[in-house]
Amino acid sequence: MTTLRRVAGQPTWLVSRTHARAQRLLGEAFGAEGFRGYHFRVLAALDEHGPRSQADLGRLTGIDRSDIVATVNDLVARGLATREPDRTDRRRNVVTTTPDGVGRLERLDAALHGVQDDLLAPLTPDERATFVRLLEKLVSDDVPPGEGSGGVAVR
Amino acid sequence: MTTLRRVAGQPTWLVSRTHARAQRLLGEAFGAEGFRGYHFRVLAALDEHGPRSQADLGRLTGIDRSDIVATVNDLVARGLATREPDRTDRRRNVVTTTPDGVGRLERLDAALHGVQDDLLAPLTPDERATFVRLLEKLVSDDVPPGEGSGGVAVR
DNA sequence: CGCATCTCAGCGGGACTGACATAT
DNA sequence: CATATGTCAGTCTCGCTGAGATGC
Repeated sequence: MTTLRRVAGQPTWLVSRTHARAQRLLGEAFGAEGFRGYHFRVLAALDEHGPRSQADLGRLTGIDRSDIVATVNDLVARGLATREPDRTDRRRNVVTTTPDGVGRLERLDAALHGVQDDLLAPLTPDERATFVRLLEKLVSDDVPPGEGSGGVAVR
Repeated sequence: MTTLRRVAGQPTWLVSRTHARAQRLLGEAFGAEGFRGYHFRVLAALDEHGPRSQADLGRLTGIDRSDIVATVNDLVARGLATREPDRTDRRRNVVTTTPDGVGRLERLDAALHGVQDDLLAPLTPDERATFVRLLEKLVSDDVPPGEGSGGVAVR
């Protein structure tokens, strides 16, 4: 689509465009039900790791603490999660999924799989696997802004 | 960094994180001089294709027409480009780079190359080439929202 | 004390929409 | 007439900053 040699071969640009495409597809799949990536990520984290504090959810999902607040607000408002004070550490809120939340996650999960297929449609199965592997290599190296090289390791 | 199996293997998620990382690096490299990706893309398009209408620039860069307006405003305000009415088609503005614009592009280009190296640092040279190839395959399939499957082909 | 957690307000980049005036 | 262009105003997701209140 683009013939900008100065730009076309640049990973930053290509990643941006791919990201935009993924977002468009996700928007179509999730947006219809009024959900965003943040909702999915938090629900997925709760599903995998069980009830967690908001700070933990931030670390697990890569979402900033301040954005977790709004996301959990949404989930609670829709009856997909509950937020309760932690008795053992009164700074914390423990977030838990409701059965509705689990059900919704499964539906979003299915929608997401459709999006993946659309996104990776131009690639062969082998290429898809390679693509994911390379991305994982890039991302695993990613250190969240605040945490220097201390290695907080997400527990 | 993340152990969300439901999320970690998902290309959409991985692309998002990679994009965020690229944006952070780009922000450090460009932001210091007060530039954004849009500025670079438009300057690069002008450098490669010569003076163009704003609509052409939008097609060449993948930037929406309405955002081209603001971007060109910035470039003109900084003396990096000029905007003149097209005599042969009075709907159009012809955007041209100034010598300053060319110089600035070269500096941004150098900064960008540094960013690429940082971004792809975890990959071997072979992997980098593969990564770029796969991304290009994904992106070349990308059809801008408005244009259906008509194949407008950017001329 | 230092540190972690939660919350709120706000910012910025990038992509996009809808509408409008104008010109082809 | 339909279409293309430029412009303006506004929305949305995502990532992030800064500050404050509370609790460890």
